[in-house]
Formats: sequence, C-alpha cells, structure tokens
Amino acid sequence: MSMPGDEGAGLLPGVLGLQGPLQGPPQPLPLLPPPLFEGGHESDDFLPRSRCYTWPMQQFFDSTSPLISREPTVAQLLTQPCSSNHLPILLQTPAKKKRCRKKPADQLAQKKPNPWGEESYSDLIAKSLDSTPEGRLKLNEIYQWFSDNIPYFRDRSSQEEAAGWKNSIRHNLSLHSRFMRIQNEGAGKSSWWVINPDAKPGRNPRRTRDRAATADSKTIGNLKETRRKARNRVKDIRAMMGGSVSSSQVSISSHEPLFADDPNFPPMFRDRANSALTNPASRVSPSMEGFNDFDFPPWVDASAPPQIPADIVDRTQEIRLEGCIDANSPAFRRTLLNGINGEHKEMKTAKLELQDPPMMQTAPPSYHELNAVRSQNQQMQNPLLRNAALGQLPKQGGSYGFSPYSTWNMSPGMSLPTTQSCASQQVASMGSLPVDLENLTLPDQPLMEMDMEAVLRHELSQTNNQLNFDI
Amino acid sequence: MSMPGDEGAGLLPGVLGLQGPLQGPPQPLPLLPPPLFEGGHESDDFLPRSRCYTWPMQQFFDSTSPLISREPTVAQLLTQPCSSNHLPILLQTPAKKKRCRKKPADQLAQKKPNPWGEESYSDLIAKSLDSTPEGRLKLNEIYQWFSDNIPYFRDRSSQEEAAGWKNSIRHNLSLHSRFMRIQNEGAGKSSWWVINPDAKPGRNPRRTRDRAATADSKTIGNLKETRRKARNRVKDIRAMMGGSVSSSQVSISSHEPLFADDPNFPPMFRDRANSALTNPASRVSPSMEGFNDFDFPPWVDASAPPQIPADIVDRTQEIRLEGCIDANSPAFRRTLLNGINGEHKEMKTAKLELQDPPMMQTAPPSYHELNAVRSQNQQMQNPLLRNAALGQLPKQGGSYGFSPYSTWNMSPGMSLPTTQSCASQQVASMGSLPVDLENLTLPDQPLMEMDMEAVLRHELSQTNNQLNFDI
DNA sequence: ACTTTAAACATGTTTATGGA
DNA sequence: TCCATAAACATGTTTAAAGT
Ligand SMILES: [Mg+2]
Ligand SMILES: [Mg+2]
Repeated sequence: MSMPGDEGAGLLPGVLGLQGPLQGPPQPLPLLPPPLFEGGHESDDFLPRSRCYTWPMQQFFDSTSPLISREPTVAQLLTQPCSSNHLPILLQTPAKKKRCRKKPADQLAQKKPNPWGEESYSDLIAKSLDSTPEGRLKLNEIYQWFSDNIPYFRDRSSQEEAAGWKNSIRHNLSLHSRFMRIQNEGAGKSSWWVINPDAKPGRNPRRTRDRAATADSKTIGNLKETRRKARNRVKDIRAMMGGSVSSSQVSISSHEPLFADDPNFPPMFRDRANSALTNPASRVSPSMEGFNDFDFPPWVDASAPPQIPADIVDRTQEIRLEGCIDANSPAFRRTLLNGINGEHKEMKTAKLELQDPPMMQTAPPSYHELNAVRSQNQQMQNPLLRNAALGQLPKQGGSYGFSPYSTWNMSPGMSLPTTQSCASQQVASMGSLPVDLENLTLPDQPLMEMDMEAVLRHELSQTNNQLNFDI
Repeated sequence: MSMPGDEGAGLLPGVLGLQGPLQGPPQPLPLLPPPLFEGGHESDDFLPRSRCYTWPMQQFFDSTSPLISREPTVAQLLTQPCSSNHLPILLQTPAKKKRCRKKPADQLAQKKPNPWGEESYSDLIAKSLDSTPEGRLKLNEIYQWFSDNIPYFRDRSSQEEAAGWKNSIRHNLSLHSRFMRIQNEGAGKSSWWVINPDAKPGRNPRRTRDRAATADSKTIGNLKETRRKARNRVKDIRAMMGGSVSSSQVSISSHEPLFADDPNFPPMFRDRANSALTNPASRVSPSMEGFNDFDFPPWVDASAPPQIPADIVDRTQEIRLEGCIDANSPAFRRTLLNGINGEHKEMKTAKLELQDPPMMQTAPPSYHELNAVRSQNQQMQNPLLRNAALGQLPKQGGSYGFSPYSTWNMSPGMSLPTTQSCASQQVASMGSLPVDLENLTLPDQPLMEMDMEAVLRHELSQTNNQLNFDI
C-alpha cells in the first residue's frame, strides 16, 4: 500500500505510476488511520507511520513543568502538551546529525567527489529537467527522477533516508539562480522548476558574504558575448516549453531593495553586519546571484546616472521598478522603514470597527491617491519613465512610452522571425489562454497608472498595425 | 530586539515598521546565535529561542535505543539522534490540544460566536485585504493586520500563542475559494493573497464530502445574475490592483482532473472512497469550490455534449483544457494512470548514464513528438479546438480560432470602454512590463502548438486593426 | 571558492474533530 | 452545515558547518 508522501522507494519504474506520489504538495491519507484519540500512544490495530519528513523540531514545554534537573521520565514528557499559554522553554538540544563528514577511503580512492558519482546535486537536477520534453518538473518529480535514475538515491528512498537528499534538492533549487520556479496554474499545485535561461552558464557561485557583486563597465561590455550564449539556452527552453517561456517572461528577481552593497545606498542602511534592525535592506539574499547575463535594454550603459547603479543592473531584472528608486527620496526611506510587511501601514489610519459592515469602513486610500504620492518619484525612478521624461520617447495622451520595453529583450540572434519581447509577452498570454495559463505574478509596487489603450494603440502604430511574435 | 519570525507582538503600529517581520518567507537570524555544538544543552551566554512555529512534530528515535518500558530520562532522550539509518519507531504520542472546546459561558452570553467578535476568520481576512489600497496582502501582512486591528489577536501575538490563529489564517486562505494566491514576482517572495472575484459572494461552503457540486441548467441560467455581481467585484479588485488583475487573469483552477464526481467519469476511477490506489482522480479537493460565478464563454450551454459536463463548467475555468478531456480516450487513461508525478515517464525510456555529458543523452521526445500523440484528442478536448473543428470559426493558416476567447469574459456591464478578455490579458502583460510583472504560470499540459502570429494577425483583422482594453 | 549536509523556519494544502 | 482548531505534511528559502 502506498503511504502518503511515499516516494515510491525502490519500486520498478514501470509500476511507479500506480503508487507513486500524488501531484503537488498535498499527499492525502489514502486510508484514513483510525483517530488516535482515546487511548493515546499506540494501539495494536494501528501502527502510525513515522512522520517528520523534513526535519526534527524542538518541542515546547510548559514552563510550569518540572525542570530538567528533575529528570522527568519519558512518560511524563509524553503527557506534556506541546503548546500552552505559558512561555515555552527549550528543553531539547538540537539533534545534530553526523558531525564528522569525512569521506570514506574507498570513495576517495575512486576519485568520486560524491558517493553517487561525479555530478553535483545541481548538475543532477539540471539533468532531470533537461530530460523532460517540457524542460520542467515539479519538486516531487525531481525526487522521483533521482530515485529512478541514480542507484545511490534509489537505495535511500525510504521516508527517513530520503529526507536528507530531498532536503538537499530543495536547497539547491532555491539557492542557485540556475533554477527558477514558475507557478503552476492552479490552486493546490506545486511550482514548476525550470532552468533559468538568464543565469550565467556553468557554475553559479553562491554569493560570498561580503563581496559586492558590482558590475563594472567591462562586465557590461562582456555581456554581448554572454548574452549570445544565454540566448541559445533561451531558445532551447522555449522549444521545450512549447513557446510558453521566454527569458523575459520568467525572470528571477531579488526580493531585496538591492541597495545593500551599493555605495549610493544610504549609509544608515548599508551596514548590514551591524544593523540590529531587521529592516529589509539589512539582508543579503543569495537568490540574486547570477544575473549578469540577461539582455540589457538599450538605455542601460555604464554611464548611467547613480539612480541606476551598475550593481543592480548586474544582478536582476528587478531593476524594472524596485531597483530604480531614488534612495534619497522620502518615499524610498519610508518604504525602507516600513519594510515589506509595513507596506500597508497607511491602512491603519482607517482603523476598523469590527462590527462595521464593510461598506461603513473608511474607504482606504484609492490606488490613485496612493499613486499620486509616488508619482513624481516614479517618474525618475523607473527607467522607462525617466527616459520618457528626458524626451527620448514620444509622449502622447498620457502614455509613458512603451517602445523601450519592446526592445528590452530584443534578440537579433533569435531563430524566429521577430523577437520583440513585449510582443512575445503578449503571445505567451494569448497562447496560454486555451490551457488556463492565466495567473500572473504581481510586483510589490502597484502597477503604474497608464492609459494602456493609448499605449498599445501607439505601439501598434509603430509596428505597422501588426504585432510580431517570437514563438 | 526583534527575533526572527517575531510578528511584532503587541507593539504600537507606528513602531512596527522598525522591528516588524521581514518580507516573505525568509526571516533571517538578525544576530547569529553562537553555534550550539560543543557543550550541547543550554549555555548561559546563549538562550536559544523556542522554535516550532507551526506545529509540534513527532520525533524519530533509533529503534536500537532503549524501549519505552525502560523509561529513559530526559538526558538520555536528548542525546538521541533524531534520525538514523534504522527504522524509526514512534515514541511520542501526538500532543493533542484542547480536546474540549466548549465555549465559555460569558462568550455565549454575549452571543459572540467567537471570542473576538462576530466575524469569522474568513471575514476578517477579507476585511484585511479590502483595507489595503491594492487589495492584496502577503501572508505575513495578514498576520500583522490581525495583530494590529483585533485585540484578541493582539493579546495573543507571541510566537507560541499566535501559532494557532496563524494556522487558522493559513487554513482559511487555502481552503476557501474566496481567496486566491497570486505569485509574487521575484524569487524569495511569498505570494499575494487577494479576493477571488470569481468566487461566489457570501459564504463559500466547504465542499461536503459526498455532494456532487453539479450545476444543472437552472444554475447556469442563474449565472447572468450572479455574473453581474461578480463583475462589480472584479471592477473593484481591478481598480485596487491598478488594472493588473482581471477575473480572467487570476483564476483558481482545480488540480484535479475534475471527473471524480462526474457520471461520465470512468467507473474504475470514480469510486473515490474505496480506491486504495492513490491516483490523482481518487481525491477530492475543496479548492475547486465556489466557481459557479465566472463568465461563461458563449459556447457553453446546458445542452453541451458530455465531453463538457456541466459539473465542470460549474466549478472552474480549468475547463480550458484539463476539464475537457475525453475520459474514454486511451490518452486520458494513460495520463490518469501515470498521475501527475508520472507525467514524464516517457523520459525513462532514455535512461541516463550518469557520467554521460548531457549531449550524449538520448534526446528526449520533442515537444512536437509528444504533442503529436495528444493532438487528435486535443482537437475535441479543448472547446476552442472543438468549435473550430465544428466549423463555427473561420480557420486560416493554421490558426485554431481565436475569437471565442476574445469573448470568453466579455462583460457588457463593465464600466470601461471595451472589455474583451483576451485584450485585457494582453494589457495586463504589457502593463506589467515596467514593474517586472513577467512570471507566468504554466499548465500541466504543454501549450498547444499554434501559429500565434497568424492567430493574432487574424484577431487584429477582426478588430479594426486595433485592440481595446478594459483597464 | 565550492559542495554536501543539517537545520530552522515560512508558506501553503489538506484532513480530522468537535462545537454551535 | 458551518466554523474553529489542531495537526500532518509538502514545498520553498535561508543560514550554518564541515569537507574538498
Ligand atoms: Mg533558484
Ligand atoms: Mg483559497
């Protein structure tokens, strides 16, 4: 019988379909175990399987319970509630696994860096993704690929034994910009993992703590070359995706303000190490690594004003909005102070009476009101707006200028007829319609106020009343 | 000092920005605790905070360790590794909380259904979302709103005390179709939660286990009315989102094949209760509830052939592809048997030699090859294709017909000039470009093979060389 | 540097149970 | 039938320690 979460340990591949893991995160209990209420402990008719598929956790204990010195017995501990109204104290020391990790001599002798062979987790994951027609797998499918294809993991497929290498897989997926996550279309489905076509080919080193990944002009100059390579990978991915993914559609961006290491960043926020305030700028995320390889829009060059530090350009397409904030503006400082979780502090000015029907509430500030506050900053923060303001683009009828974005990801080396990224984005949406490919991601900031009809009308007028696509 | 994961318990709102929780999932350790290695247990200079923020878990114990009857002391237990190569045995009985949940007399006297007042979690979450200008919050921000606005939760903001109500919040978000999740744009950011404009207004009852939520023709006939209401909500959401979300863009769809309760579903898969095989069809997901309120495309009516059961139409836009499969086709059965996690069983025919460079691998079946297998089924499975095949649409140059989708979400009551959903989808993508709104979700099935350029060219030709948008 | 491994934690989905 | 609550679990992100 298949247990929930069972990864099909050691089963023949052909049989796996019948009892392999279910889709996505939820693994339902196939046969509901009898409730474990009355007797507690274990009963003969039901042997609960072991749980804790991720990692052991420490327990809460009521602080009124006997202290450690009393040496309570197991039975006493078992009757402890795991949670109570009292402040918990930590009784249990973390159970550290295998402190010594020296390699066995035989493995060293064979020159295998790992017990399963030459390849790193990262390589194997990439291999698993490449091995599929769509170039994408869900986490569980990656697990399965490991079990199916690599004897070392096949032999360690039990719940308990697999916890470690599954953890490593998740770790690698998250850590390396080489991989990126694409939300699956429906509720209850776990994400797709794909190769990030914009990541630097080869090893993507994890960010070293104090190295500022600043791109100098030479780095930017090198991009023409790296861009060519990346584009080939984009093409491959796109072919595997059936045209549904382009490098501009699935970009990883940082969740950082991206100023932490930048000299233009306000000093009061720059000193990460000494900042006890857990403001968003005081963190460094490894996930922003490996993004010096995407296509730069034409307005990016080494002589860009300090509002667009090359540092940011080097890392992420997040530059689109969040990366192009004037760090000296009050609005930016307010955002920083509020932090991500304080984004909506404004709403607190309209404190709610719980019994009020929703219509009676003080209306929250409208999008337009909020936007008005930000507008004059946005004008210069966003490169698109900034260029428009500088007169590099025709402005008409409230349009902020669209053309720069249509060439954002323009790829002369693409194999397909026309490759304007903006158009490709449309197509992805439209092509996806028949299969319910409709969820979009949203940025932290509200979308800019635009007369999109005018914008697109303008765009159409610039493109011979016809949009072209790089499908 | 702010602890990671600290939700800002009981702090004044104005101060919260400085020490509130950070964005998204990762709560970094602000000051790294000294390593807890050598001594084990607790040292005077470092009092580790309590963990286990979600729920207590059971522990692994080495089966070679002393049995329960020996009554090991705490010290003995603490030195047990949490995981080992041996099969674990369950030592600890699950710690059940509060088996008796009778309401206190005072609360009953006040007629308050909950200690905090009248409203359910669901209502409060909706209120929190409505209270923001964008109509969306991240999980952590919802937590914060509860702490900030409701005394009951403010008084229970400690890690330990908050675990329960935070769990309930997550539970409600996931369970009720009233809420839906939208992926945030960057790696490392948690999702946005928004009100689902397509959900039935008012209570969305959780699905009762054995009730088939079949929509009869009367239900479908009622849709004109409910649709009107939904549209107003869509408009509100859209305004709050700054035009970035429309009902067609953010739809929840089920992760089920959606045939489990349908009489047309093959019997061998329909008996959910008795099916010990954990195939995807043997599950029922509550997340598909509450979807009888979206806009039907014009080709949907009560006389639809059995390939499109009204049951499905009632529930989700997943009908787009996955819901319109011919359940009797071999392809569908194969899909079912493989399950979601067996989707790529084909790749196993090209078993990998670990040391082979990727180029040496047997090439996986191309998208086109895979698609060829599915194509003749897709023709009738997908309503779009089916209509095209039936001659209801002009076919030209490989186009499968696009117009049906442009009227899919057509909304005569919309306040803005033109409201073709397809166009709105485009605009959302294009409008999102300046703020890196680029990630798309992907369906389980590969996208259909289409000459999108021809399709859109056709579409443009049908719309006076101009696309209109409902921003 | 780079990887593996362990770990802590957040986020998200689902099931179970009991009270109203 | 609805809800609150507890729980188990999957998925995803990040930090840390140890080995190469
Ligand atoms: Mg990654
Ligand atoms: Mg939901």
